[in-house]
Amino acid sequence: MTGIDLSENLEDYLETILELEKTHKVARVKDIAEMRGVLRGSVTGALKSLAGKGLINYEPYSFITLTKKGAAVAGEINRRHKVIKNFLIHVLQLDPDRAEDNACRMEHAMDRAAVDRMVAFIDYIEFCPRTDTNWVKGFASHRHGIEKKQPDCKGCMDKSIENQPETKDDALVKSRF
Amino acid sequence: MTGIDLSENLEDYLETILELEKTHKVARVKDIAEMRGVLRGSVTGALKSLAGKGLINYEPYSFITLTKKGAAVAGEINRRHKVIKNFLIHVLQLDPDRAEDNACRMEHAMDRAAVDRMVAFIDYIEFCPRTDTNWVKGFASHRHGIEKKQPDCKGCMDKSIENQPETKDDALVKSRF
DNA sequence: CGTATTTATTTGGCAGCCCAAACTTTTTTC
DNA sequence: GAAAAAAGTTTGGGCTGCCAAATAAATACG
Repeated sequence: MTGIDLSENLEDYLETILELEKTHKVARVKDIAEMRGVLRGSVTGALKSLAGKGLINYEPYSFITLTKKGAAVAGEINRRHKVIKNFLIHVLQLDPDRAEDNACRMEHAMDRAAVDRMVAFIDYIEFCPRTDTNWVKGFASHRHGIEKKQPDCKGCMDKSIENQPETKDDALVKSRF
Repeated sequence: MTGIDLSENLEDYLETILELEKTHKVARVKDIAEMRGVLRGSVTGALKSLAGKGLINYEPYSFITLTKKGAAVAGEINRRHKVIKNFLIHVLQLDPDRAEDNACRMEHAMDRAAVDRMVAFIDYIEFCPRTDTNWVKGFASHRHGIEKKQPDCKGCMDKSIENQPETKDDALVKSRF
């Protein structure tokens, strides 16, 4: 991804450290262990490995922080996570908890090109007047088996065309998601 | 997934065996090893594990086939794979090779609900007249940075409405993807 | 300050998966 | 049908990642 190849595990550790840095300035073994659901002893090994790769600043018994390199990698992983979760929630309309679960695993499986396509796809949905709020709501209805046969597609589209703003401004776009 | 919890690895072995069964009636250690890019010795261990879980028929030096249970599990995994790949190719418009790569990894990361949503989403795109071929092509253009500002959205949509068939028949739907 | 508590590390053991190489069984081929 | 080739298995070793328990360091507090 960023020239460094990390196991899923180490990617998760790095992401956890990033989160802890955000909320606590610094990461501690105890907190990492709790967040990852492992014992402290398991964390120490992972830290040594990450330190060996130059991704974290770590000395025994010290606080843990990301190196510049580590922050770059963690940021990339975190970006994937956020994009995927956003996609699952707003495009596939999964509930947030399930989206989070899936994103946690998918972030290790998808490469940059695939994640970038998710970004582009969301961007296109926001950009194209065809895929406006009516359409988004339509997916929810469709999923629920409502209106198996769309009674008035033309009317639905006509209405969207009428209401179509000259240019979609950001506020509108944001309100859709 | 199907009550059995398999490592990603064993899922992959099972999927490989399913493929070999399709093309060769039967799976052999050598072919499994080649397809998975491992040595033959590594395959034997995996086979013992799968046999222990009742997923394959296996005796030392014998041909390998899926049990009924194994076929069910492999089929489920394979379904995930196909759905995801299809989604990546037709919705996100990734090139087939990259789609295959990503699907191979994503199939272990996504749960049934998420995969089902991909199916529903494709179904909705096929169902809703807004998201017709013009729209699909529009994503390609949008990605390529062409028409950063859509010159005539209304005209584009109007044309789609005019050409909208009374009911999309299956042939039409299939031709879109 | 010094002990008690918390936090972190080390050690040994286990499981999953891999390879390399030796060995065994099966299949070919002459 | 026996020797050669191919296919499959076994053994030993390595790596990652986990736990449990023992140990060490750091922090808190009376």
